[in-house]
Amino acid sequence: MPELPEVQTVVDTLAPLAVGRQILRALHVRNDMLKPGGIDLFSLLKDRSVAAIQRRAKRIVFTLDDRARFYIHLGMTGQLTLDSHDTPIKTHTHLILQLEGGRQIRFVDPRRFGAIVWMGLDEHTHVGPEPLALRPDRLGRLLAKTSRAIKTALLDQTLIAGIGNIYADEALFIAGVRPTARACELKPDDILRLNRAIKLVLRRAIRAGGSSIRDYVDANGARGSFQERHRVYGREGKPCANCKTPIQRIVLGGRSTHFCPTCQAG
DNA sequence: CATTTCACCTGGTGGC
DNA sequence: TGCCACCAGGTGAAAT
Repeated sequence: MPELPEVQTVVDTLAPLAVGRQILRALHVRNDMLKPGGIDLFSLLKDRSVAAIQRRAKRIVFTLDDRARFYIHLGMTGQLTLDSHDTPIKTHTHLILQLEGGRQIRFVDPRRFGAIVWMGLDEHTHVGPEPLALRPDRLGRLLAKTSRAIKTALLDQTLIAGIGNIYADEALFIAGVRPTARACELKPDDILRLNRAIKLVLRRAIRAGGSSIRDYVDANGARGSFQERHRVYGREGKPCANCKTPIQRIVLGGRSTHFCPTCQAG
């Protein structure tokens, strides 16, 4: 579910109310959601406070006052919310951080594709550059390295961080690039338009609070609205906003892929 | 190596 | 109503 705009929105809504607070205790820890396995999160968090909450790629990174870090990945169905201690606990709640002041950070994830990853003082495992700070020459060099379909390349987090299935399709539509085009065969002008389209769609989605297809909510439980402005994602058979041609759906790399056969000629 | 496929999970939806 | 097949924002391991 959550791609860069959704993760950014969670961070933006969580940080103001959680940063600077002490973690009184960790409750409800589901151990098979922890990586590496077997770590004692309770001890690691004991007497610590939250120094920072930031986004890197699709990760929500908590920095503690001892500089150690951990991150939460929301997978497909994860929610990270700030709730009052007396709010009923949902099923599939895998972590509760009791903060001073009576509020709790809660991690809910029915499908359990997400994770709680302890980093300690280590650096992030390798992920590509942030797309909002990416210049076209760098994007061009990254894409020149692979013969995969451009859509598949955009989903590769080691190439570019944070883009998922929705925003890959939406960016390719805005850029007028067919998802099946080989990444290494894009022309300089395609790269330029794609780079602009990626930034444009991500910024617009962040401003809209992300896309809520089904599960996604921000830290206050509020849904985003960008799903109302999707041009191709989830719109199979509906008329293209530009040319009325029915939006086509294919499967690429095992993922649903939506595009306009007319506007995205190549 | 690079690339592709598939398994990991739960739950909602739509067809019969 | 019930059952079942299919689908879903992600990712990493296994297969090719």
